Amino acid sequence: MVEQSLDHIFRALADPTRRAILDRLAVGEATVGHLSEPFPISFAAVSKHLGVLERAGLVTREARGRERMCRINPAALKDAHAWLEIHERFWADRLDALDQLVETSSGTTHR
Amino acid sequence: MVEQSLDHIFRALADPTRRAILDRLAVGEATVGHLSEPFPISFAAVSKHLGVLERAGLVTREARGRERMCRINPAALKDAHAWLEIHERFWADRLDALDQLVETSSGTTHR
DNA sequence: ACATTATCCAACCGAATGGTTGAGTATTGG
DNA sequence: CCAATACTCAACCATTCGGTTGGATAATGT
Repeated sequence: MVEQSLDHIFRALADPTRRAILDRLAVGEATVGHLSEPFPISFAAVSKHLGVLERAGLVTREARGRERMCRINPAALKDAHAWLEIHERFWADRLDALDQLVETSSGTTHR
Repeated sequence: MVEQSLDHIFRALADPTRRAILDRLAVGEATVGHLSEPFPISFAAVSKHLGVLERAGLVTREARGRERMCRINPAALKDAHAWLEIHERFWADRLDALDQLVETSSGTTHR
């Protein structure tokens, strides 16, 4: 159930253009046209990216006249964050153990 | 530079099978064969997934005899976590501000 | 009214994904 | 040595992705 939404969120975050869009939106809301300006790709391509972000729940688009105002939805990001939180915490112990191991055996052979 | 690695990490995390593999590896290291057991897909498919995880730096495979031992590499996860950390924190303020705004203007028009 | 602006939609394209199957390469056990 | 085991690799397939272009569609400005 949350699983599938994680798919969409992580996939959405996997593209540099989309992350850049999020960066830009973090500064403040913007129209699709305004958003697409800095990118060397077509307007439609950016609109598609926004579609992906919207489907992932990371961004909302609200029609305002003939423009669409885009803004970030931090709630969705929390899902991804939560996943990483849990897993990183879980792995952290393992990592600490590993760090200590590496440190301890820094003078010895890796084997 | 880190940008591209984020691509790989997030993309790797975007697949439920791969996340399941990570879950399993979190419990402890395992061979490819052992890892592929619980999945209804072919052995080779799991091997491919491991390739993706390995390329993302999330997993390491070490040849041990005719077996390949897979283990998790929490360091790579930190990159993704760091990105989310920064962005979520950044957005959180905005979200808080938004919440307050919503709360404050709950009686007034949205405009 | 009408041209302009802002955006989406649909069709298309090449490349990458996630999957399969079958052959190929080591390592192991008898 | 030989068969079985543990994988990887290569070829293939359907689907999806990121991109383009060329209209629709709808609100705006004059």
